[in-house]
Amino acid sequence: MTAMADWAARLSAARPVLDRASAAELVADVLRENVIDGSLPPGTRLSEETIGNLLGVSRNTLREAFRLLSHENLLVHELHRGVFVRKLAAADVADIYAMRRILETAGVRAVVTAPREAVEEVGRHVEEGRAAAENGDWAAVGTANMRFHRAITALLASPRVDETMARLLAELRLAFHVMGELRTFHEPYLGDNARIATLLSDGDHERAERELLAYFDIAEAQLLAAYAEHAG
Amino acid sequence: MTAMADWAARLSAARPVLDRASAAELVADVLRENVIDGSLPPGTRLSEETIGNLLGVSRNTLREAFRLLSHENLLVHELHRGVFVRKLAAADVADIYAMRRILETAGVRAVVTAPREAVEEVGRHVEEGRAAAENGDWAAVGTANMRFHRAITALLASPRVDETMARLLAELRLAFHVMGELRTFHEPYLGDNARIATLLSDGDHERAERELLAYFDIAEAQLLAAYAEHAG
DNA sequence: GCTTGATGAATCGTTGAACAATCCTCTAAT
DNA sequence: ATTAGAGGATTGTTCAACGATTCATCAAGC
Repeated sequence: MTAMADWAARLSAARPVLDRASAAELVADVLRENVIDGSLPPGTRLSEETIGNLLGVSRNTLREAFRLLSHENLLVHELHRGVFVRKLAAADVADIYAMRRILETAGVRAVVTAPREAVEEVGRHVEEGRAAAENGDWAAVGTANMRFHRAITALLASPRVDETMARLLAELRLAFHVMGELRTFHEPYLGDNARIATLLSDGDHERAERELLAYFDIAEAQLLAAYAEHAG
Repeated sequence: MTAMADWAARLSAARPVLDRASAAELVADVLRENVIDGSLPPGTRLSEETIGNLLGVSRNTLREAFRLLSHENLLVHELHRGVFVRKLAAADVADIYAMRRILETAGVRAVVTAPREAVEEVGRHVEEGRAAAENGDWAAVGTANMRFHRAITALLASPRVDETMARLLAELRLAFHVMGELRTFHEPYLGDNARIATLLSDGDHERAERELLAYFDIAEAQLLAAYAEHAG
């Protein structure tokens, strides 16, 4: 019986990979990639005909892909005007950080009930970031940092929180484009993350929360400063 | 200058009303209504042809509406099988309450920084619920209760939290259908809500938080019990 | 010179039809 | 009773078309 439940669970975990076949979702994957890495800068208009021809899909499927990404807040759909790559305002950045404060502090406090592997996962992404930094791959440091913070909210073991967090961070990537030097934005936080991870594995969630909140203040201020400079 | 900014802000706030015209969104509104009020019970399959003919829209626009509602978690889309009204599992109910605990306790704690009107808004929905109860309109008591809890998270003044909360509660309505008597589910909480509102307007967020958490435990247990009975 | 109004091109919104791919049901055979 | 297969129904996707809306251009009027 347990053996059966074993592979049954493994198979059902692999199911999403099989289902993953809709053309619209594949198109959305491609577009998401290009939006996140900056190939399609914020404000770019995505013409249905142009993109459709480029990717070889019909307008209908493309529109479904647009809807997908609109609900991930990566694109905005304006009636009769088309879809555009989302342009994050300073207020959006502040709002994203407000929500991160809520979710991530809740995550930190949940460390007392979280399974050991979940706590270790946090530390793993610290290592990942450090390794990327040694290679000078600052984009990879950025994604490691995202994974680090997602691992923190994963301590809550809530699928809905996980999904919300994933969307928040994907959105936030749109804001990173205003930061010229990725290194100056990501490097300082490597030490912070390591400290937070240590505090978490020690179960000292109070100090971890304080450190985390301090990080939010600094990172948010840094982003908003870049915004003020860039946008005027 | 201030006068200008005044109506400028008011106009830009009215903009979404003008945009609201897409056929797909209108169809989504109709379907959402019917899903939430139980006309389309969980598990119902929504045939593209049937619904399309019924509402007089083409399959393509209908599919766009389906996508919209799928991303609100009200419908589930199974590849090559169609869309169904979401069937909430017990785990979903628990997860929704987990997230509500996080967001609403954060909302309660934000009472110290929230504007006075926002706090008053909470009490207003208590009154709304009490009035509906006197009329014996228990469905209205339910919606007043939802508004009450949305007003609590609105204390955070975060658009993203507001939207997340709205979606969470819409989802939760899917679970209410398993409760036979609406009255036995909604009536006991009228007093709780009134007490919490009073504590909030007094600024006593610590006790308000405790009361709120107690409410969550009871309401969640009540729902899950109904689930265990109903689904077996 | 600036605003107002009209014209036309480009694009989106929506429809309808068509075909392939997939799922479901029903029947038949072992 | 279980399995295998055939047929029908439904979805996935594309294509073409037309009305509706936006945008840019340009002329007219103050």
